Amino acid sequence: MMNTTLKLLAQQLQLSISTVSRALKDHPDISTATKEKVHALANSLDYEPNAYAIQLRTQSSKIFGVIVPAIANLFYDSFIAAIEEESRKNGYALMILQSSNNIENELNNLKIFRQNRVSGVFACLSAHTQNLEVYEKMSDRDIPVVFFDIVPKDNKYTKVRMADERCAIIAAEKIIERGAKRVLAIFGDPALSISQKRKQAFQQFMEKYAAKTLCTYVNTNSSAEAEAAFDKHFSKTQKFDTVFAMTDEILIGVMKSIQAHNIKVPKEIGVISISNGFIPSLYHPNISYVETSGFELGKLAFVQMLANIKGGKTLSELTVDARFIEGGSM
Amino acid sequence: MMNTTLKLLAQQLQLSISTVSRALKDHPDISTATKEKVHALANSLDYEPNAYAIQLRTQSSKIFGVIVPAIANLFYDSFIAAIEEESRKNGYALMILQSSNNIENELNNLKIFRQNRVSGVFACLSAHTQNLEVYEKMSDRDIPVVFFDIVPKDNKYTKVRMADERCAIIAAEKIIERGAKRVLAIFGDPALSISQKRKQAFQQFMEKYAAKTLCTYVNTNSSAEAEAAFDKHFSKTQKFDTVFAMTDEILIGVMKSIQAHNIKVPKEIGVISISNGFIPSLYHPNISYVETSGFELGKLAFVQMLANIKGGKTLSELTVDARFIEGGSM
DNA sequence: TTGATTTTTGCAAACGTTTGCGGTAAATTT
DNA sequence: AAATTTACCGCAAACGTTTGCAAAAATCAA
Repeated sequence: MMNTTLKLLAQQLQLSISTVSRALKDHPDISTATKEKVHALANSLDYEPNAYAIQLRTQSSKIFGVIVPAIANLFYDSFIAAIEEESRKNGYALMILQSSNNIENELNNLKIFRQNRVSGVFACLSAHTQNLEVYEKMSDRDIPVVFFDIVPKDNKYTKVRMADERCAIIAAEKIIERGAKRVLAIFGDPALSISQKRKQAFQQFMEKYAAKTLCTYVNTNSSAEAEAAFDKHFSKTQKFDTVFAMTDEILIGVMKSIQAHNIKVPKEIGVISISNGFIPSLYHPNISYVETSGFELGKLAFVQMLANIKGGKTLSELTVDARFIEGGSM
Repeated sequence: MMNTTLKLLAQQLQLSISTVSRALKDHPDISTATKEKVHALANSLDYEPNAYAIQLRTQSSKIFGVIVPAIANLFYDSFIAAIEEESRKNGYALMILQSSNNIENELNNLKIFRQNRVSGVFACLSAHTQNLEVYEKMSDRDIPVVFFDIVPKDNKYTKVRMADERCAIIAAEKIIERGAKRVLAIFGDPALSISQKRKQAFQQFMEKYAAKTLCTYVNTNSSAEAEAAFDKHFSKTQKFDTVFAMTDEILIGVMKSIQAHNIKVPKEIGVISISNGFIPSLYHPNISYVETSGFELGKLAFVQMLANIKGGKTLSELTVDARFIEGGSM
C-alpha cells in the first residue's frame, strides 16, 4: 500500500500542499474549518510524516548515535536505558552501534552516524583508541560528541564519567574502617586508564592513612583470572581478611573462589567492590559496594548533550559522584 | 562547516551532478579519468552521502527497528548484540526502543519506526499486548515484522522463539535422570504464555514419566518472591531434593536462599534452570541449565527478516532448539 | 460603493540524491 | 568521406517536506 503524503491529502481536499502542511501543525494562518477537514482526512488515511523528507528539508535529524564497546554489558546497558528514556521524552530516537572494542568498527560506526546526520553522538572509546581525528571530523560537521566512561584525556572534549578516584578512595575508607590488616586488591586491565586511576588512588590513600595495613595488588583481565588470582593468594599461609574487587567481572571471579572454598563472608573475609549493584545483589549476604550507576551516568550525559545542542559548546568533564552501599559483606 | 554535497563537487570539477553521482558509484558510463578526479576531490573534501536524501529518493532506509521490553536485560541484550552484528555486516543500522512492558510506549515506538520508514521491525510484545492492529498497520506499509521471544499466537505472523516446551521437557528429563523424589518447580508470571507453556510441558512430562515423583508448582513474579517461596517451602518438614527455576530471575532468588541457609549443591539439593548461561556461571558449582540463547535467537530472527525482505513473505514460526549444559549442580 | 485591512490560501524554491533519456563528440566501420 | 556505432556526459524530474512571499478572498471603515 502506498504511504499517504501531503500531496495526496491536498489533492483529495482540493487544497494546496502548503495549506495541508500548515494545517497539520496548527499554523495560525489556517482557518479552523480547514484545519478540521485536514486532520480528519489525515487520520482516516493514517498519514505519517516522512521523517526523511523532513530531515532533508530541515537539516536536522532527531536521532542520536551511541557507541558502546558492547551492548551485552551490565554497565552499558543501564547507560543506554537511561539515554533511551531521556531521548524519547525529548523526541529523539537512538541509533546504537557496538564497537566490540575494535577500532575499525568504531570508525565504521562513526561513518554511519555521519551519513545519517545524527544530531549528536554518545561515545565510549574502545579500549585502545589513540587517534581522535575521526571525532574531530564530527565536530567539523557540527555534530556534538559526549564521551562517557572511557574518555579521552584532552580537555577540549565534553566528557562524563564516574568519579573513579573517589570510588577507589571510598572503598579504601571502608576497608580501613573495618580495621583490615591484610588486603587483596584486584584491579582490571593495567593498560586502561580506569584501572590506573583506581589503583593509584586506592594505593595512595591506603599508604597515607593505613600504612601498617598490608596490601597486595593484582591486575587481571577476566573473571577467570580473578578467580585464579584469589585462589593462588588465598592458599598461601598468609590469609587475607579483606578483598577489594575493582569491577563486577573481578567480583564474580572472587566470589566463585569464595563459594568453592566455602569461606564465610564477612566473618572470615570482608568483600567490597565497585559496581552498579546488580552482581552484588546476587550473593548472600549482599556484597557491599561503591555504586557506579550507568543509569545516572546516562542521565548526566544526556543533559550535557542537550546543553551542547542548545547553547553551543560546553567543554568540561563532569563526573557522577559515588556512594557506598551497605550490603553485609564487610 | 558546510557538509560537502554532490553539487559542490560538481561545481568545483565543472561537471554535472549526475556525472559526479555516477562516478562515485563506478558507473560504466563514466571514464576512468573523471572517476579518478571525482574520487580524489571527494576524499579530500570528506564527502559523505546524505542518507536522508538517498532514502527519500530511493524510498528505502537501511534501518531496522527493534522493540524490547528492556535493554538492560541479559537475554534481550544478547539478542540485540546478535542482530546488531548481522545488521552491520549487511549494511543496516539499528534503531532500538524499549517498551518497558508498557503498551503506550510500544505504540509510540512503532510510530517512530513508521515515520522513519524503517526497513523492518524486530518486535518483542510487551507482556500484556492484546491488540495487534498496530502491527497490521506496519504490514500495510510493507514493513515486515519479525516477532521474537514473546510472540502473538496467530499464525499469520513471522515469529522466532525459544523452544519453550522443549526446554521444560529437557529439564524434566534431567530431573528424572537424577532420580529426584521431591521437586520444587518455580515458574514466572502465570499470565505470560511463556510461563504457561513451560509449566504445562513440564508438568505433563513429569506426570507421564515419573508419576511417583512429588512435584510442587509455584508461580512468582520476581527474584524476591522466588527467594521467599523457596524459603517457605524449604523450611517445611518435607525437604526437596531438587529445584527447578524457569528463569534467571527465579534462579537468583533460589540461590540467595540456598546461600543463606548454606545448603550444599548438589549434595543436599539439585538445581537446574533455563537460562542463557551467564547467571548459572556465577555460582560454584556452576548451575546446570537448559540453554536459551538470545544470541542464537537473534541470528535466527535476522535470517527471517532478510528472507522476508528479499523473497516476499515467509510466514512461519521458527524456534531455536534447546540443549542441556552440564554445570555441577545436578 | 470604494478603498484599506485582515484573514486565508497558493506558488515555487529548496534540501541532496538517483536515474531515464537524450545529446555530442570521437572512434569505428563501410 | 559518409554512415554508423560507441563512449561519455548533462538535463531534468522526482522523492516529501517546509517556508518566504505573493495573491486572493473576506471583512471592515468610510
